[in-house]
Amino acid sequence: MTSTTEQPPKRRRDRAAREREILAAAERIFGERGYQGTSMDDVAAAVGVSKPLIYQYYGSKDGLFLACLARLRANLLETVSDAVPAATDAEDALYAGFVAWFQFLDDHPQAWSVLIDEGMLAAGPMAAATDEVRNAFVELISTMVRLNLPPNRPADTDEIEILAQSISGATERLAVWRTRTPNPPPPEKVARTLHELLWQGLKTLSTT
Amino acid sequence: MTSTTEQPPKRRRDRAAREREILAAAERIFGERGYQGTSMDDVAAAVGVSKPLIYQYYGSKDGLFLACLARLRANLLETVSDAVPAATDAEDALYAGFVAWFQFLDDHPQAWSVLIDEGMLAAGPMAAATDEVRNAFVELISTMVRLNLPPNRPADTDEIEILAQSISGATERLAVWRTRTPNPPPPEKVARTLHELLWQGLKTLSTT
DNA sequence: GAGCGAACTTACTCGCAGTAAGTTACTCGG
DNA sequence: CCGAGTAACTTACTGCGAGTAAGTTCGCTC
Repeated sequence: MTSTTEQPPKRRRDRAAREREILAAAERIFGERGYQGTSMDDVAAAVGVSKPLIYQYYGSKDGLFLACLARLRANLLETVSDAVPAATDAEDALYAGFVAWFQFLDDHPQAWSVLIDEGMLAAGPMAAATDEVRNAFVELISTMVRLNLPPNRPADTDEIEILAQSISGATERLAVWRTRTPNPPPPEKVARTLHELLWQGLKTLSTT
Repeated sequence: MTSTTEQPPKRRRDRAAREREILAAAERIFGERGYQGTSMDDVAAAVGVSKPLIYQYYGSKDGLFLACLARLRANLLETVSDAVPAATDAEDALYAGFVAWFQFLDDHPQAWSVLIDEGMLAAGPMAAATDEVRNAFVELISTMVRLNLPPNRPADTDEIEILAQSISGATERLAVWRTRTPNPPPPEKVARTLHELLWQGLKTLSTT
C-alpha cells in the first residue's frame, strides 16, 4: 500500500522548510490557546518533531513567539499603511486607516490574539477580573454619555458602546504611556488635551 | 533585652491579621516584579511564612492576585466616581474624571501595574516587542497629525504624542471589544463612529 | 493539664522551559 | 559504490515553580 500519492511518512526536511512548518503551527496554537496556554511540547507534537529542534531553531519560547509576532506585525502595518495614502485628504485618511485596521483583524481572527490581545497572556478568571475593571469604567462612561443625549434622540446602543470603549481605551493607554515616559506631562495637561480631543466629537454625536 | 516595645518575634497571628499581612506583601511584590515575575515562594518568604499557608488562605496564585486586584479596583473606581458628580456640567465631569484617573495612578504607582499594565504579564523582550507594534502605529498617527498642522502653528510634542496614544489606544480597545462581542457592528460602522468622535477635536486642536 | 481546633510546616508531586550529549539520515568527493 | 562530514533530529535528563498530603505545634478553654 505504498501508493505514490501517499504523504511522505515524516521524513527530514531542510532547515528553512522546517522553520516555516514550525512557525505555522506556532501561530495557530498560540492563536488558539494563548501564550501561557501553549507549551513547547504542544507545538513540537503538532509539527511531529521533538522539542529541542524548536529550541535549536528559535532559541526559546519567547523567540518563537516573537517570530510569530514579527510576521503578523509586518502584515498588519502594511495593510493599514497602504490604506492611508489612497485617501484624498486627511479626514478620509483617518477613516480609511480605521477601516483597514478593523477589517484586517476581522479577516485574521487568530492573528489577532497573537498580536495584541492582552487576554492571551492571562487566561481564565484573571482575564475576567481585569475585564471587570474595564467594564466598570465603560459603564460609567456610557451612563455619562446617555445622560447627555437630548431626550428626543433615540439611543444607538452600539454607538454608545463604541464611544465608551474608545474613551476607556484611550484613557488606559495614556496611563500606560505616562508610566513609561521619563518626564510625563502632568495629569491636568493630559486630561485637558484628551478632553479637547473628545469633547467636540461627543457634542456633535449627541445632537445629530 | 526583652523590652516591652520589642516586636513579637514572628509568633502566630490570627487568620485575619495574617491575611492582611500577606495581601500587603503580595501587592508590593506583584507591583514590583509583575505577575509572572513573582513566585509564591517569594511572597511566602517576604511574609516569613510557608507557602501552603498562603494556599490555605487564598487558594491559588490567581486567587491571591485577584484579591490584590479587588482592593485596588475599588479604590480607583471610587476615586474617579467621586470626582465626576462634583462637576457642574457634563463637560466638566468629563475633564474631572480624566484628572482623577491620571492623578490616582500618579499617586499609586505600584497599584498601577497590578491593576492594568499589560507589561506586567510579559516582562522583558516580549513586552518590548508588543510595544514596538504599538509604537509603529503611534508614529504613523503622529505623522498624520503633524502633516495636517497649519505651518504657522508650532508643534507641541507632548500634545501630539497624547493625541496619537489616545487614538491608538481607542483603536486597539475597540478591536478587542469587537472580538469579544457576539454580533459586533461591521468595521465600517465602528470606523465611522470613531472617526466622528475624533475628527472634530483634531480639527479644533490643530487650528487653535 | 488534657483535649481540641486553628495556625503553621516539612516534604513531597507534577508540568513545563530549557539543555547535554548522542544518533540517524542525506550528500558529495573519490 | 563507499566512506567521511555535516545537518537534522532524538532520548533523557535538570531545575524551577505551582500546587498538595499529611502531619506538627501553639494557644486557648474547661
